[in-house]
This record gives sequence, C-alpha cells and structure tokens, in this order.
Amino acid sequence: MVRYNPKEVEPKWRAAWDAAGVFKAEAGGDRPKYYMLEMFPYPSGSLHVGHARNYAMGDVVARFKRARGFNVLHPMGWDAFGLPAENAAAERGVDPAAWTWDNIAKMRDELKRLGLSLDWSKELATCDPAYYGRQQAWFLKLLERGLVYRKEGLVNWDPVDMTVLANEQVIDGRGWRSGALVERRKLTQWFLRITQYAEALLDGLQTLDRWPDKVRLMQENWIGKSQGLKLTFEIVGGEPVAGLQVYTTRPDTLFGASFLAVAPDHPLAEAMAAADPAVADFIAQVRRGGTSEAEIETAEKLGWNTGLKAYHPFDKQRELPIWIANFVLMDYGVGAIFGCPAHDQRDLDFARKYGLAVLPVVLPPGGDPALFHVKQEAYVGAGRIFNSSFLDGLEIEAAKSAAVARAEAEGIGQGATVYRLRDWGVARQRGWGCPIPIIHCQACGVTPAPTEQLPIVLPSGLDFSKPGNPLARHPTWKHTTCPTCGGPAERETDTLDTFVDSSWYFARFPNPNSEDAIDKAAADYWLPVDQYIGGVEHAVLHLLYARFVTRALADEGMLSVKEPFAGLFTQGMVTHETYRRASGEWLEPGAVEVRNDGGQRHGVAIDTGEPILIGEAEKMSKSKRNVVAPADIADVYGVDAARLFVLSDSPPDRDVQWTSAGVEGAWRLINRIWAEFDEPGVADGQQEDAAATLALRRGAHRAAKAVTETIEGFRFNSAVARLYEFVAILRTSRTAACAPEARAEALSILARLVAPFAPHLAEEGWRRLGNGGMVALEPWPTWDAGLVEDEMRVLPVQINGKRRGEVRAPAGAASHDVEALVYANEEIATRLEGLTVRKFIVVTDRIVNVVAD
RNA sequence: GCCGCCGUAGCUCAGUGGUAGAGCGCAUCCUUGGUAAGGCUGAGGUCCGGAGUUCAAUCCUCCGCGGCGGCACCA
Repeated sequence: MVRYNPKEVEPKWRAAWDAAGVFKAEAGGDRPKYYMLEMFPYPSGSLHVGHARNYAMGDVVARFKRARGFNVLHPMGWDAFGLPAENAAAERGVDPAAWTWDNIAKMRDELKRLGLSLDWSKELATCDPAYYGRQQAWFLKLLERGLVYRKEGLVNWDPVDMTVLANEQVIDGRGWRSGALVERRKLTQWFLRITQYAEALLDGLQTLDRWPDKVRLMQENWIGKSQGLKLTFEIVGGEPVAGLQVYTTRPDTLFGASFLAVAPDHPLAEAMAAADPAVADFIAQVRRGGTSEAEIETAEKLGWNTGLKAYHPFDKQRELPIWIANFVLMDYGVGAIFGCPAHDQRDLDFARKYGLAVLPVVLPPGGDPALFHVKQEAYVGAGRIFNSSFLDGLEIEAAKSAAVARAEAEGIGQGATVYRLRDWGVARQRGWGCPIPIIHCQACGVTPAPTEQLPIVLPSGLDFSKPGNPLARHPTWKHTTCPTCGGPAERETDTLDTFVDSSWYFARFPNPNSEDAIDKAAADYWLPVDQYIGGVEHAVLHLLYARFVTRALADEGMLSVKEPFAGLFTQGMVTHETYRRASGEWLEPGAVEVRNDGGQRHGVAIDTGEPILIGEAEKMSKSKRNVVAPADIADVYGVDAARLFVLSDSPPDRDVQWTSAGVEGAWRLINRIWAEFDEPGVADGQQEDAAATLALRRGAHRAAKAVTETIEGFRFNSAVARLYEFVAILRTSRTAACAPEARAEALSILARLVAPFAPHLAEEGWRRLGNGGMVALEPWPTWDAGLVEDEMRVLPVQINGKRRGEVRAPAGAASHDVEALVYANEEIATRLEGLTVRKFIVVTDRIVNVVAD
C-alpha cells in the first residue's frame, strides 16, 4: 500500500505535461478543431475557488474533447485594465502597470497549479501595448467606416472622482466609490454605433442554439425591438416650429390622444427654456431627480404645460396641449409622445394629476360602449376600437395597420422600427486603460492618429493621487503635433471602456503575436469558440459587445465568422458561510472552528474561544471575508480534491456551497480511487467467478457510457456521481474472484474517466497500473453496447398505482409474457384474489400496472 | 410592475410520468499495521400547498404560498 500524496504527485505531472507540450495547440491537421474558452479573469492577484470552478469546467471539456480526438485550443489571458489598479495606485502609490503585471505573475502561478490543460504559449494581456495597440488600429478602421462617432449626451458624472460612471456604478444616486451625488451632465463622448447592428444582433440570436434560452431572452429584451409609427403633429400657429414628431407603438389609440409630451432635453423644450427662465427652472428641477432605479420607479410624474397646441392629425377640430414631461425619455424613439391616458398607465397617471381628458377608444370584448369607463387603471387588453372615426370596429392589430397606412398616405408619418438598444459610450476619464487614438487640433479639429504612430502607449509615472483623469494632467503626454497641419495639438486623454478590451480577445488568441490585430488564417481555423463558459452576470453587456465587435470586424474583412461563441454555458457561483464575532467583525473561515454537537453546529473563534455567529452561505467577497483560495485546499488535499468538489456538489449552472466537509468527501473519493489503482490484485487461489467478472465489466462499460453522456450534457456533478458508483463496484470486485483481464480493463477505463476531473490522480494511477506514456494522451474509453444493456429486467408491479411486488423478465418481453409472469408470482396473485382485473398495463422494460377492483 | 429560476432527508443538493437518491451530519458496531484513519449496518421524507390530466403525478397543466435573480416610466 502506497499512500497517495498529492503534494508530490501533482507538481510532478504538471512538469511532465509541460515538458511534453501536451496542451500546445497547432492549427491544421486531420482532427476536427475545438475551441474551448473560459472568460478571462481580471488579475486581482489572488485566485478564489469561484475561478477554480469556472476553469475546472472548461478543463473537463477540453481534456474530454482532446481524448475524443479533437484538436483543442484552450488559451488563457488577462483582462488587465480597469479601476482596481488605479485604486491601488491611489491608495498605496504603486505604479498600476507594475501592480498589474505582478498580479498576473501571481495568478498565472496559481492557475498553473490547478493543473489546467492550457496552452500558455497563447497568453495575452489587454494592458500590453502589443494588444491594445492593435485595438487602437481597428478602432481607427471603425472610425473610417462611421461606426465610431462623437456626440454630446447626458452622462452620469461623479463630481468628486471627476469621471463618467456607467449606470451600474451608480448606487442609490451616488458614485459607488466616492459616495458623491451623481449629476446628469452634458458631455461630448465617444460612441460605438452598436445600434447599426441591432437587427443583425437580434436575428443572430436565432442561430445560437447552444446558448441558454435565458441569456438569449435577456439580450432580446435588451435590444428591445418595437414596431410603430413616427407621426408629425402640426403645431397651431406654426411657432416656434411647424410640427412635432412623436413615436408610438399604439397608433390604433390615436383618437384617444389628449396631449403631447416631449422629454425635458428635447430640442423643443430646450428652445423654450432658452426663452423662458421658468421653463429652464422646471427642466433643471427634473434633471436633479435621482438616477437610481428606486427613485425613478417612485418618481412622481411631473409636467410643464408649454401653452403650445397641436392639431390632431385626423381631426383638425381637435387641439392637443403640448407638455414637457419628466417620464418621456429623449434617447428612446424620438423623445416625444402622444398621451392616450385610457390605454397607457403612465399617461393615465399624468392625465389624472394635471386634469387631462381620458378618452377610451378600445372596447374590451363584451363591453358596452356606453358604460365603459377608465378610472385609475388604464385598459391595455384586447378589444375593438370605438370612438375612432375610420378605425371604428377594427381589432387592435388591424387598426394599427390602418392608422399607419392613413398617416403614410397623408404624408404625415410612416411605419417605423425602434430599438431600446443605445449606442455604446466607450470613453472613460481614466488613466489605466487603452488610450483613444485621436488627436485634437485647434485648426483641423478631431483627427485620427496616424497608423504609424500606433501603439499610442500610456506614459509611466502617472499621478493617481488626485481625482480626475491622470492622463489629462500629465505634464507632457498629451502634447503632440497635428498630423494634418503640423501645428501643436493635443491627444485625446479619454481611454476606452474595458469592455472594448474584452470584446475581441477571443479572436486574438489563435495567434497573440500576430502583427495584424487578428491573424485571419489562424482565426478562420479556430473560430468560432465552440464552448464559452462564464458568469451569467455577463449575459448582456460583454456578450452583446463581443457579438457586435465580431460583426463589425467581419464587415471590415478581419474575420469570417458573424457570431463569436457557438456554445455558451453560464456557471453558478461558489458561495460560503459567513462568520462574525458578536462585535460584528467578519472572520475568515480559517479563523473559525466549527464544532458539531449532536447535529447542532456552532462556531468558535480560534484566537479567543468566543462563540461565532454562523451566517448564510453567500457569494464570496472580500468584505465578508468568506473567500476560500484554491491554494489553501491544495496544501492539504491537493488541487484534484478541490476540482472534484467544485464540480460534484451541484449542477454547473447552479450555485455551489463550499464546505470543508464537502472537500473532505472529495478527498475520500480520491483515496478510494487511488486504492483501486494501488491494489489491482485479485483474491488469490480462488476459482474465477464468471458472474462477478461480468458484473465488473458491466459496471465499467456502463460507467464509460454514463460519464461520456453526462460530460456532453454539462452535468459534471452527475458525472462525478457515476464515478462514485463505479468505484463502489470496483471495491466489491476486489474481493470477488474476477478475471484479471476484466479488472485490468476496468481500471484502465477508470483512469481515463477520472482524467478530466482529477488529472494528476489519473496520471499517477495510469502509471501505477504499469502503463507508459500519459493518460492525457490516451483516447477516451469506448463501451460495448451489449455490456451496457442488461438482458434481464426487473419490472415493478403495481396494483392500482401502488407498488406491490416485482417480476424479472427478459428485456423487451412482450405484454402477454409479462402478464403470465405476474400471475405466476405468488405474492401478487394473493393480492389479486377476489378482485376483478379491469386493465393490465405493461410498459415494456419498465413497469406493470394492474387495475383491479 | 414585467420576465425567468428555485422549493425533495437535519444540512447542501441530485433525480425521474412508473422501486424516492447522493455527499455531509446523526446512530450502532467492527478495525486500530491503510491510522493527520478506514470499514459495516441503520434511522431519518406530507418530494411547499391545492385542484386538474392520467391506469399511475415529486415530475405535466392551472391556481396559490415562499425564496432568489434579471429588467424596469422604452410610449
């Protein structure tokens, strides 16, 4: 008996894989390609078991596919720009580049320790000028094509940090870092014209049949396509403009209109504000309103009656007042609406507040036109149009078409498709990001940086100690000459959103050293990514941006695929209990001893012995100190145990709760597996037992089939459960007199089935069995269908739906044969005495039900 | 408010239109030369509640209850 010692075994095999270059990917050859990718990490400097779970899943698939004969690309890189480095710089005065590269080195070591089958020769980091310089190159190409533009828009501005914040960085109306009240400020910003691809991105979802429905649905909702009518209302008196255009998805309710409303930042509102301080005050008041979701939700409807009126387009006798309203959004549709209070809740709330008319025009089925009134709830259901001139009597859909057709015929409007999706604001006032390759010249204006100047590299020695953009206040960096006129000019000091960095890295991986941003030949071979794995938190932003950039680059001729990720899997989080002292101080798991007294768990602080409150399992976070690092586990049990556990306890798309007991369970499994490899012998001096041999072979072949199918179905937890069963069978077989060949065959299958999950253990076991080479290079086991299927079946027998016994029947036995067996069964026959059999149901190979009374 | 997911043993969670499961925990016993342990055996369930479909429902359908997540004034 040799004890399994992961501390020696694991490093040894990692070195062996490395030396043999087992995981190095080369484009080409006869094997089909398989591109396995996990979302690359931010190099925070420390790996936690959540990372380990993500990468372990990808590694199972990568190793499995390799064994199944695929040419596998499985690369790793670093999403290395972003705020944490700036925070470190601000707090500790370190250089963000040095800090980041140092973290990368640490995390690379930790990742390598997980025994992942990665091709490290493909490594890249987004903060490397070799990477972001190429990003600048394609950014300029998109600029030429009109996909990049500048526009003035309202943004979330943090007055303390002096930067633009993304919506998700605004919490309860305050900057997430500074805590300052966020202002809505007008700024000129860089945008990527993702809306040009709205339809393509929506259509493309149809082709992504290996994506979770949930993610496709979220993207569909995010793109938010709607069909409607853009319609121009003629303004009474023709001042200050002749007409006002609105957008509606309910042209059928036009005759129910009782007012028009424009957004506070609509040009009409702004024009009036310029002329009237009271209007300006109103707009300022509305803008001050909070930006948090809760505030928006509860915000009261506010309006300003401009005094202007417009003619109803289909009834010139009617004049509708024009309001400025806080609930109308400038960046959706055309920033102006008509209000139909009877059939829209927002319009109704507004109308009730300001005493505007409520005119019902949709009659619910069975409703009486004379009696139907709308009170506090708008009617948005189906029905027939009434009170509506030429639309009367039509169903809603027919009325929409009729109204659009009439508006088009009269030349006052046209059918329109509108998307909720907004263009992507990509400029950030940050110093640790990809510089936007633009030069501002007093004389020539906004000029692209010449390609030969790329990469435009970040300077060293930036000052992060003060809020605001360190690039903008760097003494020399921004000063340059205009490429057009040669005069003095300034570089753009905004940097790109880090989502830009991560929107094309998968296309760079096939050849990360290419002179071009993308090595077309290599990308054409490897793309699309066959299986992408990452957190569901990226369901919309990252995945939508990546899809957009892929299409934009494809239209540029740089790529051939339209969709970057053919298969997507979103994995759940790893959670952990939280521990805190009575004082409220959080404690890390290592500082607490959890005791178990008669099933009652309670925690004790190791340092003081005081009782500790055990809290619910939550997402691992630094603030609650419930983070577990794979390194801690590796020191005690080895990384294979950690890998097995994070894969075993819960389906991959669900959260898994990390517990020390669970890891110990995985560690025991490892030892049980090792015990099988270590004692392959058969009980001596016994006669070979044919039945036991068959049972062992069946178990092995069934395990091979089941593990294969569960990996393919992304049910890694079930796959591990099948390994548990298989090991139990092997254990039984040790004391039975199985044929030595059967035992050897079973152990060979075991090593190969274990390899994707616990690769180090599998290699050591493979060697212990007397094999040469590496299990990482072995083909996946196959199985004999004849051994997987049992020729005899146990059929439960029910009487009136309750299980009353069972019979053994040959597989596929016919109904009448089974019936005979059932009546021949003494126990069942007794129960049927005195009953009249009404029905006899046989489900072949599954069950029998006798209906009797 | 809209959309989605979840509810099964003490805990964490699998699973299936047809015999209710695993790990951990708990109990009993064995081993003490696999010992920073190992093994045998066992107890433990209203499969959230109600109705429906079915020969048969934990599973399918509908209505509730509870928890979680996403979106949210998108005209």
